[in-house]
Amino acid sequence: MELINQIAAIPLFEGLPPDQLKDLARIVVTKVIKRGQMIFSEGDEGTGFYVLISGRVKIFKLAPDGKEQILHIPVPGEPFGEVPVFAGERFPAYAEALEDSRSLFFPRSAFVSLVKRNPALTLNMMAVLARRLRRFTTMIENLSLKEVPGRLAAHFLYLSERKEGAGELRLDISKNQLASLLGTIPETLSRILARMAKEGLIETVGQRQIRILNRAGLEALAEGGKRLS
Amino acid sequence: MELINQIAAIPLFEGLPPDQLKDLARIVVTKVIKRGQMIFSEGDEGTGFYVLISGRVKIFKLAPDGKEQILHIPVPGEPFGEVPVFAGERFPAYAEALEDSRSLFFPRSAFVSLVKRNPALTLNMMAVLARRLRRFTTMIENLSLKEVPGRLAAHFLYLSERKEGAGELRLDISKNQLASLLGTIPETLSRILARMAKEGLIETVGQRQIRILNRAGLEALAEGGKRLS
DNA sequence: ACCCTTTTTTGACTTAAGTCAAGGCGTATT
DNA sequence: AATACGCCTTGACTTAAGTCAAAAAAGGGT
Repeated sequence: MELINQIAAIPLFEGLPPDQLKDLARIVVTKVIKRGQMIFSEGDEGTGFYVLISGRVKIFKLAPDGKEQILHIPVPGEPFGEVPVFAGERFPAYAEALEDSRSLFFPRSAFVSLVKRNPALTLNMMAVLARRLRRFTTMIENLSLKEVPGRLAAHFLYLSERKEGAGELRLDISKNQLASLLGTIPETLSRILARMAKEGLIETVGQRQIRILNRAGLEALAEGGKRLS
Repeated sequence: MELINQIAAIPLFEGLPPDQLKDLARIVVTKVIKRGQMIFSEGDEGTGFYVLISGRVKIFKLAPDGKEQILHIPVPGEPFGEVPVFAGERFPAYAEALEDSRSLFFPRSAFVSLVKRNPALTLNMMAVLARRLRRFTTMIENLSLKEVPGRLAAHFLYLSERKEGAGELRLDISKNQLASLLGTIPETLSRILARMAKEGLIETVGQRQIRILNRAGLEALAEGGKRLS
C-alpha cells in the first residue's frame, strides 16, 4: 500500500519492523492543507504530531501587532508539532502552509505506546528533538549576538552546506518569509541584500536564487569579524 | 548509599527500578566545579551529559567580541549538556559554574543502553527535551518580538509563577548575568529597572530582590500592549 | 496579453538600545 | 578599618534597524 511506503520513507521511522509500520498506517491520518491554511494555533491542545510529506509549512510565533517570527520550516519527511506529545500542554507556536501541502498526522496515545515498545524509534525521536534544540540554540545566538547582515550571511552558508550546489543556492521561501525567519523585516532585508551585492559578496539571480561570490567574506560577516560598510 | 539516593531524587530517573539505579550509580561520576570554572566548551566532544546537584551553572553562547548569551540556567536536579548524547556531534554551547557546584556526569554509551531497556526513562528524557524546546521557542519569541522592557517583564512573571511568593521574588543571578540571559547589556537593564520602578510596576528590595507592585502592568508590558514612557 | 494582487525596493525619518566613559556602591579580604 | 575588586548606575553620544509611505517589479488567473 502506498501509505506504508510513505511511512517507511520517513527517517524517523527508519528500521521499524513491517508489522509496526502497519500499526502506524492504521492510526495515521493524511491531512491535505491549502496554501495559507492554518494547521494548528499556539495554545491548541496537542493531540498528536505531524510529518510533512510534500509542500512547505512554517512554524512561527505571532506578536499582538501581527509581526511573525518563524521558528522552523520543516523539510519533507520531517516531523513538526511534536512538543506537546512529550511535554504535554499546548502547541507552543502556530503552523501554517506556505504552499499546498500534504502531511501525516499521528495521534499521540497510539504513538506513545509504540515508542514504549521500540527503542530504535525512541532514539530516532530523541535525535529529532536534540537536533532541533541545536538549531534553536543557533537561532538564539544569531538573534542576540549577530546583526542582521551576519544572520543573513550565516543563513546563506547554512543553505549552501545542505545543497552543495557550488555556490548557487535557491531560497525556497519569499523574502518576506525570509525576513521573518531571520528576525527582521522585508525593508531591512532588501537593503542588506543590496549592500551584499554591491560589495561583491553575492549576486542575485532572479527573485529566488543567490550566487555566492565571496564565501570567505560571508564567513567573516557571519562570525562578526567584518561588517558591511 | 548516598549516591543512589541522589540519583533516585533526580526527576529524570523517577520510577526507575532499584537495580537500574544501581547500574547508574556504577557508571556515574561526581564532578565538583568551582565558581568561574568551565565545565565544557562549545565544540567539545560530548561524551555524556550532566545533572546539576547543587550550586548554579550557566549554559551560554559566546560571541567573538566576548559578549555572552545565556541559553539556560538549570535548577538542581535538571540535566544539561544532553544534546550531543542524542544528536551526536559536539556541545552546542559553553557551560560554566556561576557558584561552587556539584554535578553528576553520566557517560553516553552506558546511558544509551539503559534508555534502550527502559521506556519510562525514555519518556522522561523526551519530556526534558520537549520542555527545553518550549522554553527556547519562548526565548526566540522574546528576542525577536519583544523589546527589552517586555522581556524583563516576562521574565519577572515567569519567576513569580514558579515561586508563588506573593509578588516577592529573588533574582538568583547577578544583574550582569540577567542582562546576558535577556539578550541585552547591564547598562540597558539598569535603566529599564529604574524606569519600571519609577512607573510603580516594581520595587527593588536590596540588590537581588524584586517586589511586583503592578502585575497587570507587567503583563501588559510583556504582551506588548503597553510601553514604558 | 492584461488586470489585479502580492512582493520587493527605495527614501526620509524615528527610535530603542548599544558604546564609551566616569563615578558610586557594596561586600569581601587581609 | 582600610583597601580593593567586582557590580551597578548614570550621562552623553552613536548607530542599527525599525516605521511610514510610495513606487516599481513580479506573478497568477482569466
